[in-house]
Amino acid sequence: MAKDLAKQYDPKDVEDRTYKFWLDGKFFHAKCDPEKEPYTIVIPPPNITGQLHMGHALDNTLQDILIRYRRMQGYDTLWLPGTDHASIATEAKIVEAMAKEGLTKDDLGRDGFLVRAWDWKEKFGGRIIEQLKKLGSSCDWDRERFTLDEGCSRAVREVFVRLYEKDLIYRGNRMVNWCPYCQTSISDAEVEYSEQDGNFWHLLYTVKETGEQLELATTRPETMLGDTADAINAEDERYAHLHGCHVILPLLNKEIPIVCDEHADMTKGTGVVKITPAHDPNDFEVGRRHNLPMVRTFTYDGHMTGAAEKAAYDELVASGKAAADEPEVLDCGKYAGMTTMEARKAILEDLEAGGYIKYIEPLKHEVGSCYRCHSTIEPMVSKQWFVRMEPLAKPAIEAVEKGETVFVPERFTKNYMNWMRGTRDWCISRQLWWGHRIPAWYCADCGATIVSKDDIDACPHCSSKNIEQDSDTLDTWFSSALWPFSTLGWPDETPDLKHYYPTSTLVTGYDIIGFWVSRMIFSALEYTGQVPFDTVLIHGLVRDALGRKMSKSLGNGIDPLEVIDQYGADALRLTLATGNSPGNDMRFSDDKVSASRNFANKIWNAARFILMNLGEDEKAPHVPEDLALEDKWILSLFNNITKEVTDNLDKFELGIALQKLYDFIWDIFCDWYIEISKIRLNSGDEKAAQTARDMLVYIMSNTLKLLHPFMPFITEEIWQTLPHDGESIMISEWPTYKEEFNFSVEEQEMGRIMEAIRAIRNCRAEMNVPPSRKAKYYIATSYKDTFRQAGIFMQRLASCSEAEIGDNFEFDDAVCIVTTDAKIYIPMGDLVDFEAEIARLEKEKAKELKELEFIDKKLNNENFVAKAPQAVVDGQREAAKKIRDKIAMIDESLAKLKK
RNA sequence: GGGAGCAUAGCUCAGCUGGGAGAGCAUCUGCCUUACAAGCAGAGGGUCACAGGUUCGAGCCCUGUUGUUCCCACCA
Repeated sequence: MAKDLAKQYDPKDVEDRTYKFWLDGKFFHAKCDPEKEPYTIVIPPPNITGQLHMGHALDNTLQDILIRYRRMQGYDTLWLPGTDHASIATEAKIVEAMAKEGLTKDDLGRDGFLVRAWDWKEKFGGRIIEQLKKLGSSCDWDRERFTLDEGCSRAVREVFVRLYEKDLIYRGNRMVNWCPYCQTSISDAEVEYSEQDGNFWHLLYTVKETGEQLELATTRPETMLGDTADAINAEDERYAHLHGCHVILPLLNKEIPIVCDEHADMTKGTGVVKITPAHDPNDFEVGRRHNLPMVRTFTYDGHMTGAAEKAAYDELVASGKAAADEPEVLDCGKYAGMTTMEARKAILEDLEAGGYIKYIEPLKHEVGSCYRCHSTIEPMVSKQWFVRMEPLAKPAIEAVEKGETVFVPERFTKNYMNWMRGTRDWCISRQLWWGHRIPAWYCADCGATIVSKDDIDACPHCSSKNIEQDSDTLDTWFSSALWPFSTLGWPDETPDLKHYYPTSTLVTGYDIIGFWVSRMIFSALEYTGQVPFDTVLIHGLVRDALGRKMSKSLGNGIDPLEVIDQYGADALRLTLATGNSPGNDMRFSDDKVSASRNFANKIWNAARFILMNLGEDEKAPHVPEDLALEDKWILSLFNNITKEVTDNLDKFELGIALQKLYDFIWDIFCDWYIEISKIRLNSGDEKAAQTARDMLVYIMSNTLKLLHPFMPFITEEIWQTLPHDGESIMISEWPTYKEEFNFSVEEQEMGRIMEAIRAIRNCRAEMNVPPSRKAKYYIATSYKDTFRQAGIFMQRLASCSEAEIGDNFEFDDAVCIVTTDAKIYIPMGDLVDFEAEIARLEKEKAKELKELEFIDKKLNNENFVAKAPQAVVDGQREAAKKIRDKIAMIDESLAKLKK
């Protein structure tokens, strides 16, 4: 920053240069100093497929504010960055890119595919990191991690093996959410439900024993080929005579039993429900309770099973390797090979033709879809790995109940608890290639399953070399769940882990509590015996100006990088950090960023003004001797702001802290203090001018420190240009409250002066007197010293040509401006006529009377006087007295004007 | 079906443990006052969704109602 500054702040000229300066200075690097108290944040790792979006910008702005704040406070801060391999999302993108070249996964094979995947990672993994740097993120880039790197992978295997050995991981044929497009299972948390129009088909099945027509309803008729029972409620008298009977399944002409099960709800529909254990989560449970066969009729890519699938199943059974819970497979005959939707249509036609459809009832219902590709999810029985949740959830619930980890805002605790309490076993295997391959091997000879941390090449039981590793990979969240400690070196007791773990604050959006936060908490408790962080700061979504979610399909996303390009990173950060409270969604608009940019410019110009006035050899910021009234006043206000901002930051009230700084800088420092300082700067009194310069530098430079976590670039740039001690503002000392800067008397005095100046400005504006028309003011007051000072200020701030101070003045024709502590007369000839002045005073009086009436009402209320705190009552009495005095003064003036 | 959030100035939102409402933007008026017109000085604009309750006192606490958004849940 040269001393000859441009009138407008240009972030482009500053940001990249400043960021490089920080990197070169290694200011972001955590020293792991055991003498100092640590403060740690691990970044929510963005996907390597990702582009920085507004959500990231918000998330990382908040983290950077916290980290920079604590760093300045002297903590040994570590902000650990990294990226997530994002198995399903990345794999989908790579497959998509391959498709453009006419390639499929099978063309490349697993190894070939992984080569491509790592190329992808190399190419795009760094992109989002570069974008985070543009934001100003002060991460320790020397410690950057990746969920699939060696250390994280080792942690994943360690955890898998430990859980398996404790029987907290098991493998089995269970109901999972199956995405036919991604061709993989996904967890419950990855299913999104949305309401869709559908039908309720009421079907008629014939009861074998009685010949009657049993009515039941279904929303998914295509599953009927896999029905292995119908259920009724044992209590249901309508069907008491059917216990033990059978129905003939239409189309297949297959006899299936009627079972009694609590799942059949008498109050719903006809009280009869068809049971398809292989393709419906409820029916799966019913099937287990009644030992019903499971018949699979869908292929894993969303078609009806046929001869080939049936043959594969038969072969498996013949080989004796079929698991006990292996579902049967049906050759769907004429329906084989159809998609499930085609099959629905064909089956309905056939049912209709056979007279099995009683009627069709339109219905809205919730349909699950894949959160990545939005295909409709088919519930399927499938052989997968699961984590047993109940034993893990319990300590995780208790830890949060005990407050070992707290959510900010607090209400999200409930969200977390709901998720933890309701969770079912977690399906962790994915039929994907990009990810941590499951460390389980199957021996073809003895049939053993071996789970091992290290790769094996022979079966430890029978020494057979005929073994094969499970081809599946783990859910991406399995590795993310370990992120707070795997990144610090766990399972090794590294110095980093010892010093920085448990981490301090996790910053993330509420949409990810179930996916990630909860899983980190139970994982950390299980493996490290400690909660992973003591505070979870939750933020909301960034929406567009109309309140809509930003999304690719809507095309309403705003690119943070474009905003940075246009307005600067500080303006973007300010916009994201201000005007909203934790956990609430916010709207993003150009207007807001431009207001933020204006604030940056305001600071810039304040700095420009100060620099203009500085000499060649100014000393580093310090509080000079011989403080004037205004110096003590600004020092006192700055002192208060320091305390408040610090308190707010400690309570994660970032928006409030920022608002206070904004007001202080703009309304107090710029609009009052700088204006007043011009008096001394131009006075010719060199000693007074030097005091003013010292104060300007001191307040500016310390205010910049308070603002630095929010607006790192501009604060660094200006701080460096002003006289300063130290290398960088980002490692300078955070200001603290100082008792000796508490000047409450001067604050009061300035209050009197400011009230008078505002009243004069107000009056002149109301009467349309241009500022250029200066006038002599006569000030009657009992605070003569104060108003002698005020008179000097008024010459600059209130178009005063000259001020005379006295106890009393007699004017027949003067405007009289009444404040709490003074009457200011301005000879009328200079300004207005009688009528206008009388009207103005009457209006003023009416206002005061209304105010007085309200206060008196309170004071006349015995209960108020008796029960309200003494301080409140005294305050009201004081206020009433001031108003009475003021009214008396107004009356006096009115009397003179009217006589 | 369960849970949560939101409802405050024309718009977007703040408002901490209750002591009669604030900001930014927009509008209107007057100013190029030698840091800043991306600025300065003023002004207007609000039965704080509705109805009850607790309290000396409620935007804030309690109950209910309405509207709205989101999360969770197996509704066949």
